[in-house]
Amino acid sequence: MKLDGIYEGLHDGLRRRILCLLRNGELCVCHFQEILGASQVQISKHLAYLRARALVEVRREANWMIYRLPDQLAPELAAHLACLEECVRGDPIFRRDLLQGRRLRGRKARSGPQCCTPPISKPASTQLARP
Amino acid sequence: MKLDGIYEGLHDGLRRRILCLLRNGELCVCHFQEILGASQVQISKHLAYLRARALVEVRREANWMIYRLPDQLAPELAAHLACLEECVRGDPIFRRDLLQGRRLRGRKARSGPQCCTPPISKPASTQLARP
DNA sequence: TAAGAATATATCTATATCGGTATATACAAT
DNA sequence: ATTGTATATACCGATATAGATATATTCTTA
Repeated sequence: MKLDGIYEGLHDGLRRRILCLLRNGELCVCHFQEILGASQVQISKHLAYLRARALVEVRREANWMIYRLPDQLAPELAAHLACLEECVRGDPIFRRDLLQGRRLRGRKARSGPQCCTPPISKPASTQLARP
Repeated sequence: MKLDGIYEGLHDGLRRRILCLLRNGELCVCHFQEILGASQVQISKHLAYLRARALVEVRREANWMIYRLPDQLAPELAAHLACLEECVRGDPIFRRDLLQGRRLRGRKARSGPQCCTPPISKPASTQLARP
């Protein structure tokens, strides 16, 4: 594995949070949106960036794209992810990310094939009626 | 210490070679030029980049600027440098760098206050006489 | 087949980075 | 004071990156 790709991947804070989250298990794009509070495009592009460097892998599950760390985790990548996690262990942001990740994974496991809960953005009440 | 700065520093191959070299002891700019085979400006700018992020420190010795890792090495930086070295242990480029670094440090120790040997670029023979 | 949901990509803009050339700075030696 | 040596900085152009908006793709469901 190329070191360049690893450091390029780790060069951005959002991507570091994504990779740390993935260390605890796979997640889909909407999960990342919810946990990281970032836009769909932003998440999708960072994931594409990581994919292009073989730092993550994907599979499709119905409408959802489920991301995970590579099945054959290169030792260099494993080492750097471990190092990163070691360094952010005390960081409240990363701690919160992990908690939320655990929560969402649990929720998905319970709700069956449904991946994401009804969109958090909308109040789930009414369509906004416009003249 | 900011993780951003660390990953910015490690984002470039030359800078990685510089940092690995410094793990074995201090070096001056001309040494880096000789070992890495890069231009003065290139080296100087990469070192400025590392300095701006507190990844290296400098002291002046006559005409020479001697670079070293920070006296108080932040644990995050130490961890990442160890991780990097672990990953490049087998890389012939890095191996050669370390050997050359050791050689140049020895040469300096022997030659006293003189830092660098007479410029390798010039044949040390004649000035080129031009009409 | 049409509509909707989840995700990806295209395009644009602003900014950072990298390397090069030219020039400035700081010190040493004469 | 002048010259030389080692290093740093200014400026320029090419390329990469990050975010935003708009649009395309892919699958599901009615």
